[in-house]
Amino acid sequence: MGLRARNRLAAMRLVQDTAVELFERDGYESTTIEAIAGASGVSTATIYRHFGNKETIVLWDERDNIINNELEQRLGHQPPLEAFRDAAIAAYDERDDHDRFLRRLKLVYANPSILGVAAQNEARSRSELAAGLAAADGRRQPTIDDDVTAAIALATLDVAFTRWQRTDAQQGLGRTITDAYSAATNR
Amino acid sequence: MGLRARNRLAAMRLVQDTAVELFERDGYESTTIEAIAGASGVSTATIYRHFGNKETIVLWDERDNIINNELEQRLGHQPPLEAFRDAAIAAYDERDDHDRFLRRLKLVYANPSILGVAAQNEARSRSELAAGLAAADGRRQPTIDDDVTAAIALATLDVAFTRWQRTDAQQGLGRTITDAYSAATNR
DNA sequence: CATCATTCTGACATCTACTGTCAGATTCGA
DNA sequence: TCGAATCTGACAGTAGATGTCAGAATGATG
Repeated sequence: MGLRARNRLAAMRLVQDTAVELFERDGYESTTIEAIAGASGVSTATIYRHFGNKETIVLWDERDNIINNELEQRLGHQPPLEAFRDAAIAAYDERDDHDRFLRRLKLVYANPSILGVAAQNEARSRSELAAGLAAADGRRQPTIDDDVTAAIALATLDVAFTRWQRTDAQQGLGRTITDAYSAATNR
Repeated sequence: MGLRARNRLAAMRLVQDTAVELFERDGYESTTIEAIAGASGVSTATIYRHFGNKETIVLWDERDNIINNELEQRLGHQPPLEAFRDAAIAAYDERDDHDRFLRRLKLVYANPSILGVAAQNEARSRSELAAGLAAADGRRQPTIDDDVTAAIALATLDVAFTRWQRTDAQQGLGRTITDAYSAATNR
């Protein structure tokens, strides 16, 4: 990774941290991009170039690609829901910044517009996951079964995040995820 | 229902119809509220008073409360997923304007910002449904099981809508919903 | 039928998220 | 070390969304 890419990453981390601070203090809607730019010493144009929109400042996560990697290794060998559960635990429970992750999650679920963008991302993930499930079984197009499985896998993870965030992480994230998928499987 | 309420409803129908027409012809992002206001003979301020935001012009549905009524009658007597499936069929399959519903659904799934607002609504519905499931079993707070069940019920309906809309309603909506819930139950 | 309080509507002003452009600076490969 | 590619900041412009205010339509009351 060259100097340019590292500078970019450092700037994005800085902008995200200051933005989260401001959002928590003054509210999401009341905090303008200009305020974030001023507080972090980066121009508004650059913020838009890095994140694309205001919501993604909160949603952006350097570890986002990890769950896909974890999933690929498991998809052939485990039932889909178990594979997804274990991939999620590997990707989210084993991170070293649970505090920051929790603060960002709280912002997501407290602000409809952020939740909306998160849902757009989830819709993309869902069709990709359905395509992956189909491919793992040698099908070209996802069946309605693939679509439903993918939808359940993601909706269950969302329930885990919602509850973990609402209870201020009293229970471990891995445990919460496990419980949610148990509930999804036992029916 | 007084004259005032009927005028309001008629105006909302007119705005929605002209908006859908313009969105299909010129694209959602390219069509301004001002253009909709001009084409329907209603001021932009009034459009915002009626719908709140641009996305809701597409999402607004006079029948939206019906599924809740249908659900209430079933929740005690059937397993949750079956109750929700039958309520959804009653609310959506037995409507008389499938063409208009299809055109609106296509707009929803083709435009991320509309999908985002739809997801915000779905998040609200999900916590209400979870609360309803808990109440039906005499619990104050939804358990993680209630949350997961509610999430699966709504995610499955979303899969049905997605597929029905993508295949241009080749299969009946009721049939598509039934298939989706079969896939959700058989696992 | 007339009157009056309530509600609705349109016009206007304003704020801010977001996009596009352009010149200058920084980085990277040859 | 030089030139090409990329990144950054400043600026201008568009459009969605909110709030205000005066006037008009509505519907209940006497």
